[in-house]
Amino acid sequence: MHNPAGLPHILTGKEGRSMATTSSAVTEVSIPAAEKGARGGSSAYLRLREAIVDGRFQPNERLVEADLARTFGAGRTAIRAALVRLDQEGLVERQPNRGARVRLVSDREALEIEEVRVALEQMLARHAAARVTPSHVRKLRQMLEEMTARVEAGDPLGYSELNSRFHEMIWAIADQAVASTLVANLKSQSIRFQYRTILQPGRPDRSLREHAEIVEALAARDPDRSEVAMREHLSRVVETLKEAIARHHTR
Amino acid sequence: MHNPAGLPHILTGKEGRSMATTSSAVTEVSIPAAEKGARGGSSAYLRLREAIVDGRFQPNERLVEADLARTFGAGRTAIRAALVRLDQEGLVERQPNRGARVRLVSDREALEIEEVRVALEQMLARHAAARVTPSHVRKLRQMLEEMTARVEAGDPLGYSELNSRFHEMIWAIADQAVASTLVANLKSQSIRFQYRTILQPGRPDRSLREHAEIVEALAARDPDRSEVAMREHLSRVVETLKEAIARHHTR
DNA sequence: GTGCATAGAATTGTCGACAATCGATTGTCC
DNA sequence: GGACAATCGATTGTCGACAATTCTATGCAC
Repeated sequence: MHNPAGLPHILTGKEGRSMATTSSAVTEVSIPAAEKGARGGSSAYLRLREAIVDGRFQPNERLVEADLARTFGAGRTAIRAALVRLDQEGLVERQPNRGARVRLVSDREALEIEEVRVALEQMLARHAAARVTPSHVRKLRQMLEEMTARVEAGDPLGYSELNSRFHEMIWAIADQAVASTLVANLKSQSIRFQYRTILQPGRPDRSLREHAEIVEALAARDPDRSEVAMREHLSRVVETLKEAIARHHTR
Repeated sequence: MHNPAGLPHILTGKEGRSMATTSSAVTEVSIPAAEKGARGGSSAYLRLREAIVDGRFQPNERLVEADLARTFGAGRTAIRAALVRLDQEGLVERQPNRGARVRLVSDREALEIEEVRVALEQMLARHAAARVTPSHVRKLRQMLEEMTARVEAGDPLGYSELNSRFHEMIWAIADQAVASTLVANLKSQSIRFQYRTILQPGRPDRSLREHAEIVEALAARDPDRSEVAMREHLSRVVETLKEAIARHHTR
């Protein structure tokens, strides 16, 4: 998971809130490869977070503090703080005196999250249209080509990854830290549902066309058109997700 | 999970993620002077949060753990956990080894927050239009009358409070927990800027008309119209805030 | 007076120990 | 056998103590 051409990578949690100035924040998320010996400050939080988001812990799996401390080579204090943070972030559920679990987001909540994402990315697209530069457009077109290549190569996972990058690029252009942080956090919560939309037959082709329209709209620096393009794209994602969930539920 | 005919109250996600009341008419200022016996559970977090949101701690004010522990009659452990939570929530800024401060949201960030709020409330209005009942409409109209009364009585603070209730009511109707939680959190972050928009001359009258149009649109169960009405209302709030900030900056 | 190093105070970070609580298992009575 | 109470092990919550770090102020040379 590297960063191809200095692409902005939106951070999660508090670091992303660093309201710097105008420039697109290119905050590095490099996971500190600290090992057992190194007291990695908040790295217990980062590593635990990554483990959850990557699915190395199952939803609803109990997170016993002592075990985690041993696993990550950290003290129970650090683990405890990490769990509090993750609870506030929505990735973990803590019940008093009963420990913490990986939070299971329900189908309903996944849909709600996606709807919020629509609203936020709509807004971000609008702002991006007002700030986009020719250099940005070039980069976006380039990404579009790569995505096409992935689809043609029958590589849905690679496509999905580029898809994320594409949207993150737009967030960066919009230069709205608050919205970007929120949408990034939401995404990490619902990451478990992502594959369901990508793997629908015919979806990648359609998705590509929608992305192309978004780029066109941005290139024209047209806020309304960009907003509409983004809304239509993501609304279709929501619809696809709805269908996938319905199918999954009545199988 | 939603609140049938009653007043929309605090939207509670989970007891872990619950948010304190935004600003009740009468805020509990009394800090019960430390009865050691009565451990208030997670109330250290709630009370500290309320203290910050209510402005009993100034922005950028240092939050020394030992002091807070004495003030709230809690142990340092509880305070520490509360600070971690509030940091993740965006109300507090913690720097390693350097303690915690009340986070100061810049003018720029306040605007960004408000823009996100526009996007989210737009979406919430749309969903509310699809779920609103006659009972809801009655309640909304009633609130509108009360708000009119407050404006005519020249009571901007009371109007502001009802204003919040009005929007919360719509959130409740929309029945979108994720969006509601987010917008509520954002609001508590930017609460310090709220008065700036309310106190603009002529603003209350205009605001009232905009609210009326929102109610009409909802009563008609028209999603598009409701969304537009909400967007126009909040966009104007953003504009007002922009002007207020500009004026404040060049005074 | 200014710059710089240093000592001391204040504060945060971390650990270990213990109390409090919960869940499950066992034991008892009918 | 099943409902219910007592018990035990596992886990979380909290406290106090101490180490680590930062901040403040003092002393000193120039």
